[in-house]
Order: sequence, then C-alpha cells, then structure tokens
Amino acid sequence: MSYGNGEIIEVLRAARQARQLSQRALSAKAGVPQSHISKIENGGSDIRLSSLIELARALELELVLVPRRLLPAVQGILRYSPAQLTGSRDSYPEIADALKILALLAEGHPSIQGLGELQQLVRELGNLRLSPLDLTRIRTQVTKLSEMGVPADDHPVLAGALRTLSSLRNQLAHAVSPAPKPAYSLDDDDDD
Amino acid sequence: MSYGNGEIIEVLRAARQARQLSQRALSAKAGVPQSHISKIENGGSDIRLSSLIELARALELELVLVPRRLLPAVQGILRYSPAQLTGSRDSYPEIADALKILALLAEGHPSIQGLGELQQLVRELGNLRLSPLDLTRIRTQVTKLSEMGVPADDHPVLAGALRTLSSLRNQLAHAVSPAPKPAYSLDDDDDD
DNA sequence: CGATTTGATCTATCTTAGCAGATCAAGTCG
DNA sequence: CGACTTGATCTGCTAAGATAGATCAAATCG
Repeated sequence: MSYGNGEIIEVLRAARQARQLSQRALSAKAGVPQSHISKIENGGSDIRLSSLIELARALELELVLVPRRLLPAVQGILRYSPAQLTGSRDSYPEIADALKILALLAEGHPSIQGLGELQQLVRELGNLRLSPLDLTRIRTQVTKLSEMGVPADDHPVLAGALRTLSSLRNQLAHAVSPAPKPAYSLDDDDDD
Repeated sequence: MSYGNGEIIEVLRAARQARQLSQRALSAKAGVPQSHISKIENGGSDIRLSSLIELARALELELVLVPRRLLPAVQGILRYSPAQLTGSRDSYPEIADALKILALLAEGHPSIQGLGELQQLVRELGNLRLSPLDLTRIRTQVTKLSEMGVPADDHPVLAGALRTLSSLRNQLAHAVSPAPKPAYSLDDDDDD
C-alpha cells in the first residue's frame, strides 16, 4: 500500500484524535487556523510541505521518505509498536529488549534510583555505534539484573551493572566530543 | 534529528542522482516541468503534498509519517538495509571515502588548520549512528571541498563545510551525554 | 570542433493555499 | 435549560505553487 494525500492526512487526523486534541487545540499548538485544519482534514486542501511538517511536529510525527522496497519493513515497525504513540524502541533489538526488562524492573520497584540510571545509560548507548561485543556485554548485564531477585540500590549486581555500562558508555562517548550549547540553539526538539 | 523541508528535498535529489536521472528525465516520469524540479531542488519552492508524492513515487520512494519515538527504529531500517541507495553496511564507506579526500587535501596544504578540524569532525561523525541523509550531507560537503580549488582557512566552501558538519555532529552528539571525568582519573586522556 | 545535454533562471498566466475571522449546527456539560 | 465546545463552512484577500515554454552558460560527447 502506498501513501497518497488522503492517507497522509488521515494519519494526521488519527494522531490528533489519539492525543485527544481538538482542532482548536492543535491550531494553537501548530499556529495554523482551526478552519484551515478542518479543510485539510477533509481533503479540501493540497497542503504545502512546510505546513505538513508543522502539523506533523505538533503531533510528534516526523515525515520520512522511504524507499518503496523498505516500506513493508517500516510499516512493520509502525504496526507493532505499542499504539505507535508510546513506547520507545531502538534499532538495536538488544537495546530495545534491555529497555523493556529495565522498564519492568523499574515499574515494580520505583524507588530504586539505580534502575532509572540504568535505563538512561542504555538509551544513551543506543545512540552510539555498538560492536557485537558491546551488545553482548549489555545483554549480559541485563540478564544478571533480571535474575537479581529483589533489587536495591546497594545490590552488588545493580552496582556492577551501573559500573560496567557506565564505563562502556564513557569509553564510547570519548570518541565523540561533548556537544557545545550554542547561543542559538539549532535543535528545537520537543519543547512543547 | 528531524526532517525539515530541506532534508526531504535533499533526499529526493539524492535519490534522483542515485538513479542517474536528469531533471528532464524525472520531469518526463513524474509529469512535473524540469524548471519546477530545479526550483524545488534548490529550495525555491514550498511544494504541495501532491507534488511531493508524485516526485517521490517517480523515484520509488514513499512518504510516511512516523511517530517521533519510532524515528530511530525507522532510521535504523533505512540505514542498514542493503536496498538503501548508498548500500549501507556496518562500516560507513562514505566516511572512509571522505577521510581519504580530506587527507589528500590536508597533505597538499598542511598549513590549513580547517582541514585538520574537518578530518576530526568526520572521524567523530563516524562514531555516531548516521542516517542516509546524514551521509548525503557529509558527501555533499566533501564533494564541494574537492572542487574548491586552492583551499584557505577563510575560503567560504571550507567555512561552510566546517559549519555544516559541526552542526550535524553537535545535533547527533546531543543524544550522548559527555563522558564525565571521575575524581579518580584512571586514564588521563590527553585530548589532542 | 559542433552537437547535445544539463541545471538554472526567466516571463507570463492561472489556480489555490493560507490567512483572518465570523458563523453555524450539533453535541456535551453542569 | 443555558453555556460552552467542536468541526464545518463561509467571505475576502494576498502570495505563491504549478505550468508552459524559452533561454542561457557550462559541461559532456562523438
């Protein structure tokens, strides 16, 4: 299935409704008149690319051009992600798996700070290029964590995982200089 | 990183060039005037959604709206699929090529400090996960550099490349926290 | 070298997106 | 029941996308 005007617009509408936003609320967010949003959603307007991007961003969507051959794979990701609006995934399945396990642990023991730190660590690791050995180390630590029993911030397994993954992250991050904060902040990512 | 007008259009241009189509050939395929394609590719037109879809289809691309949280996963697919236009692999041949060209330039003009900075930038970029669009941008800058003529630190092409690649590196590096310096500094990294 | 191709730029014209609001019917809320 | 919200539709206006070509300089080809 390929996406035409109507399909793209329908995704926008569905996303707006999923977020329980009215057209007026989206109008306020995106800076587009409510009447215009109505016209767009009803197919009465062949909107411009910049407007599409604006509305999409207000709905936490990104516009992507996908080679047709890869469309099924991409649709697979969109389809099997929980509600497509929640749930973070990475393209390293190991990272996604690790985050799931850590999420479960953290959910069951919200007071254990180390679990939150671990989640953050693993997320950051997912932004770096990982070797198979790196992935193995991450998986090993997460496996130990899942077999840990009742977690505690001073539990040796948790402390060991923090140390190991922290060290790994630091090693890899050393290859990338810290990003300076320019006076003009170029990336205005999700500041709503 | 999110896709703006310019990024989307750049993907179209890259796809056209990858298929070795001229603007006139694409015009014939998509039914869009060549002059209009030129204007679009040069950012002189905020094209309509229907036009974007038409051009994309002629280039075997599909337009998809992706929840922002799933963008990394989708980009992962685009990055690692062998069907990708650039033929992406585990290592980035584009980075290797770019470093080669920069090394030649730097070798011929050892006094140009900016070339050393560029080499460092490209190396660091190679440590981050890059999308096809990222690679396109890097290649574009390096191509301009190789056609620059006699380089100078204040040459606009060199300055532009530094700006563009620096900005790209900073955007990507934001996803990775800086590696902290522990009180017990085991490895006193002398950052050159 | 002439012929051809390419991307960019131009003119003129038509169509419509986008905007600012107003207003309406229908539904919901307290 | 009145007040309020919502999505749809309307008017009028401006600016720009899209089109049809023409034309140019630069590059490429045979």
